[in-house]
Amino acid sequence: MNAALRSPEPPALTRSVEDYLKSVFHLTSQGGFATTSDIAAMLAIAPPSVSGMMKRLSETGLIEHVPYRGVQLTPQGRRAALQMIRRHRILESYLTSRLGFDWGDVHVEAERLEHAVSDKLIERMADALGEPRYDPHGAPIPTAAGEIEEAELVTLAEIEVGRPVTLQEVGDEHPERLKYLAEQGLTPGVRLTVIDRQPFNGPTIVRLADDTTRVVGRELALLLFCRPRPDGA
Amino acid sequence: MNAALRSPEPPALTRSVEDYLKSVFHLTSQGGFATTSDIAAMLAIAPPSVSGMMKRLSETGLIEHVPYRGVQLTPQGRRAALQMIRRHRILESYLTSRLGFDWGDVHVEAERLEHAVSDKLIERMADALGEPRYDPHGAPIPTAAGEIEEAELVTLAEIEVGRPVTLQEVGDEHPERLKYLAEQGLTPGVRLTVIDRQPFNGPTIVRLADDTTRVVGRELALLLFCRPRPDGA
DNA sequence: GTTGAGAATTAGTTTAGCCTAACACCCTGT
DNA sequence: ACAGGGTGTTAGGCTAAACTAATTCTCAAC
Repeated sequence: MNAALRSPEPPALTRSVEDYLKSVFHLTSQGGFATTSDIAAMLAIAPPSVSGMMKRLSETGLIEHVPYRGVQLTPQGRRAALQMIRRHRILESYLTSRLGFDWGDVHVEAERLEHAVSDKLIERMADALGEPRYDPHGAPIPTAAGEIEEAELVTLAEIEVGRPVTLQEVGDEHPERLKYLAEQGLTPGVRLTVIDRQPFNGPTIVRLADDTTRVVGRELALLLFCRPRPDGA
Repeated sequence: MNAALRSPEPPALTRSVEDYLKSVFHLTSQGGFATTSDIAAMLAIAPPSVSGMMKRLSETGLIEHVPYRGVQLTPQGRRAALQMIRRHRILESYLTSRLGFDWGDVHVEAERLEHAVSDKLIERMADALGEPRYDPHGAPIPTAAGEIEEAELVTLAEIEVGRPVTLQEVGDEHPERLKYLAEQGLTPGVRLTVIDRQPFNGPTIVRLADDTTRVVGRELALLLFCRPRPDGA
């Protein structure tokens, strides 16, 4: 592996740099800047540590840092972040479908493995799974070339009453909450119809395909990303 | 709270501690002490770094350090080392048989993954493979309980003169050394015979199947893990 | 019984990545 | 237009794990 001199080989990012880049990616997915304190909260470290790292990363060209404003990924940083996200989501898919892991537990395992696997291993796993496009939580998997589908999803909390939707993605990584949602039958791919919502940020009531109903509190409803379906479906 | 005070929880070994323990295990598999400079050579670090780590590890009870003599694993250290070796060999087996990895290069991949996988994942893999007892190189896999069959691989530096062996594993991931060894024809699977060894930690001289010879310095010989073959082979 | 080569250790430095405490900046409310 | 609160950054310190240079130990040869 030492043709490193001709092709500008990525100088092997450290584990924590990889984590910072992933955080910035997630925090800027809606556009705008990622703030120091949001990154700190997401990584569970102190804000000054983030400031220091931001300085280093902007010197190495992975992020653009506007002091007192926040940061964004450069194209190079975005490429690295997407690679980590591909690794993470392929790992989650593989662990779930080939090694019987529960969808609530895979996140933690993938979080450690994503820093240790080679690209070769990830591609072998992706191949064994038939190049999956979505992970077990319904999140899109970036391609090896670094392209990711732009989801236009709406949280269940925002769907109008009466609208049929497909639950596309569950935006959470806490095992307990995921376990609960799975018990309720609220997993990616499920079709449901919003039949009521109570006022003052109250729960949303949905009907599943089997005509049973579920009451979903706002906190959870905000994590259920849906694609609306035409009425007649 | 603070049940941690009564039951001495394994305080999560660092990656490099895990590597040190593995080295000591391999270097003492024939009995006796592992020396500072052999550990340093095997891990490709400077001897003073080893001295420092030996001090720390003996304070935490993982090794027994006799200054100026060498080190041995305590029962606790041996347990940790065997756990790493189980991880390593299960990973090698799984990558080879389930993901089409080549016999010769699973080692490098496993070397990184062994520090990141959970016990749960290893047991799932072992289960999927039907609890294998030997890895793809023929080395015995310790049980989850930490028992290992006494038929360990031996480094080329320890093989007696005259003994024919099969080179099973190259215990290194430094590209320069691997490249050199490959140029010399010293890759996993090769059969060779030890025809001489020079004194004072001098080089080992081996004959290959094509009757050419190679002179292997001690530093490299410590990385070449061999299985002895009966004389008549 | 001394001595010197080679191995091991101590001493001091470096880098990455985190921390807390103190200070600087920005912006909104009055 | 400026005062304060909250967010961001700077300053300084700590630990793990590596390094080099200097020192100490061991043991075998004379």
